[in-house]
Amino acid sequence: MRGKQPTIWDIAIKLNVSISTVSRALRNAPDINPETKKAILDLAHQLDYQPNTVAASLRKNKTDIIGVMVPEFVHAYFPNVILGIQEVANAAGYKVMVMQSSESLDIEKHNLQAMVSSRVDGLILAITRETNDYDHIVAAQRKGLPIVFFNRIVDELQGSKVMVDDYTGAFTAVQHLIQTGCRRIAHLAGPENMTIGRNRLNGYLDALKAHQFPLDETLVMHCDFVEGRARKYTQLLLDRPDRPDALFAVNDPTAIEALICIQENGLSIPNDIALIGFSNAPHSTFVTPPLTSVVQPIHEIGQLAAQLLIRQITTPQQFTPEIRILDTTLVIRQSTRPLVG
Amino acid sequence: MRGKQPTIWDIAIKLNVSISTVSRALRNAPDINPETKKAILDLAHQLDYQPNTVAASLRKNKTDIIGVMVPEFVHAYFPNVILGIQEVANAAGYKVMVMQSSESLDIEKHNLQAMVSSRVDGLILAITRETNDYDHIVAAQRKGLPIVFFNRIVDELQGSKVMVDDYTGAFTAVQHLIQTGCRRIAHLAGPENMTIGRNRLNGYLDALKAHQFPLDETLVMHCDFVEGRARKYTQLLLDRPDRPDALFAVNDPTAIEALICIQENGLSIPNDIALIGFSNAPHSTFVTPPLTSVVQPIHEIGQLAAQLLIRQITTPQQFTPEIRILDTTLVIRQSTRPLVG
DNA sequence: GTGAAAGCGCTAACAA
DNA sequence: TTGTTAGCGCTTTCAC
Repeated sequence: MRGKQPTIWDIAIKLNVSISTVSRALRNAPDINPETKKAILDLAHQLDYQPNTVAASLRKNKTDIIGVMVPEFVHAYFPNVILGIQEVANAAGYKVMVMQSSESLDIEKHNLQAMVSSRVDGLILAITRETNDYDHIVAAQRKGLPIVFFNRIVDELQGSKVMVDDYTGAFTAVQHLIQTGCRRIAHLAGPENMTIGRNRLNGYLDALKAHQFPLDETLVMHCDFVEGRARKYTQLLLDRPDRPDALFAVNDPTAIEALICIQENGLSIPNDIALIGFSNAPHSTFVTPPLTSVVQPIHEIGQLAAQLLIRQITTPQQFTPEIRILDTTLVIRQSTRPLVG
Repeated sequence: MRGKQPTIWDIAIKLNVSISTVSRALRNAPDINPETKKAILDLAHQLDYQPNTVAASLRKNKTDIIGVMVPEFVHAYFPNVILGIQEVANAAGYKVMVMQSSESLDIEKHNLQAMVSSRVDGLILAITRETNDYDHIVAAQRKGLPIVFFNRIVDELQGSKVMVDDYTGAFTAVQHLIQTGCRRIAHLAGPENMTIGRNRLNGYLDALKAHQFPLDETLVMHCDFVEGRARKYTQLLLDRPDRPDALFAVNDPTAIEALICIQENGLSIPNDIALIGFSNAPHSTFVTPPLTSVVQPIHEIGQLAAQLLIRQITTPQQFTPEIRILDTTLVIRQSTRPLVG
């Protein structure tokens, strides 16, 4: 920002006090004469003085900025998490710096460096679907950067993690499909190196097993969050002679691709094919038919992640990584068949 | 971030050179011995040295951060604009700091102060629907903060602005409704203090006039981007004995609220009521029926705003405010009736 | 209750 | 080609 802005020095000169006095007044430190303080605050206001946080950050070795990096924020999930983060962060006096990696490992690395260089006090991170090498993240952590992970979680990384009970959510969803009469249930799956993908897959598999369904591995399609893949794979499934009668999708964007594909094939949801998503992006309510989905407390994920991070920032000595697992609920809408009986 | 990180001083000591030499090497300044440079870069890499941009910012009086403040980013429009901003900004070596005002003037003021205090080099801003007092913005501009406005634009503010041709977009949309046989066309309007609301309203009015339709002011409902209001007002319209046979909505979220309301009333789109939105949020494609909408080049809006801002930051002396108006296109889907003939 | 002074890590004259 | 030095604006001891 060009143009000189007033500094504590300007205020000090005009009031014939020292800069330390001005600083004290501005930070409302205890030891200061109320009158001096008032005069300083008045002048500061009159000059429209805004403290230079860059200078303060340098001096204090603390920026009061929380970094957030997500793979994308075009779908509703991540923006909503960020909303929760901002609430808690702002209330605690932190600013939030948001970056997106666009599902690219290179951009993720680059952004992470930028975050470190900017000396953010901590980072809330959901890695990209490409990230299978974690050196850059471990390096940042070794430098003392506190990181809280969410959504895209891998076992290899240490640190606090906020997740939802993917396994149970998936299990319940698939069980619901079974209970509503579906007999060939396919899974549009996520990446298997992430717990989110693995746990949802396991929930799917175990629900089938629990109901003595035969395991058909060709019904598991790894869409891996890649845009367009769900549509292609759904088509493959529909073209099979032994077409499935239900799809359980790893998340709502995946489910919606499947939905479009199914309808383009002239098939009816849920009669020909039932469909369940995972995530509760708000628009799952107004696709037609409205999507049955495993709902997660998105907002709360953000709040909790911010709380864990701030705790780690402020009291690093007593920090131990925390894994928090939030509950999901199955919200039944019209993309699945009615329960009989 | 806790824990000491290596500084140029550490490198200088180890290599027995001065800190300015190290600084030169790191910034690859011209006047430096290639061997010295190599040694420095090697050591820097080995130590995983990350420059402290806080210190550099303080010294250079430039943060290389572009601030972005939007009213919300839960709907797809703003995230997509931000995507365009980030592309251009990152390519030019800027980081992007995103904040949202949550449609609250107080938060907007607070965030703006935070941006100023953080000494962002410039700001890309869409104000809240509540913002009808611009002192805080003018004050920031007077301090020398370059601001580019988009989407939520008011005449009272000076500065570069990126907008779309709202008037023509609206005119074309309403004309299309007329040409497809609609006779009573209502408008779910935006705030009238914003050009976006006013121009779309004017396009609507002039299209009616151009086709010799009588003006019925009670068909203009000011939804003003307030969540839930479109739904309520649509219901009011539907309850009228002289129910409209078409709705032109100021944007897609508004249109989608109307769509839900219409369907809840058991009416069919487009036969009973035709519907046009404005914006092309991606989900307008997969509501049922897919929404006819005035499409704007969202991505380009962000890119252009970033370009204008960066130009203003880098060459302030030759800056004059630029108003850029981008074209829209009417994308016809199934929420309007087919053209006859 | 107030002031003097050091220094956070870096850049950029200026000098050598 | 390299080093010395001042200083960006602030916080924070330490002394008075």
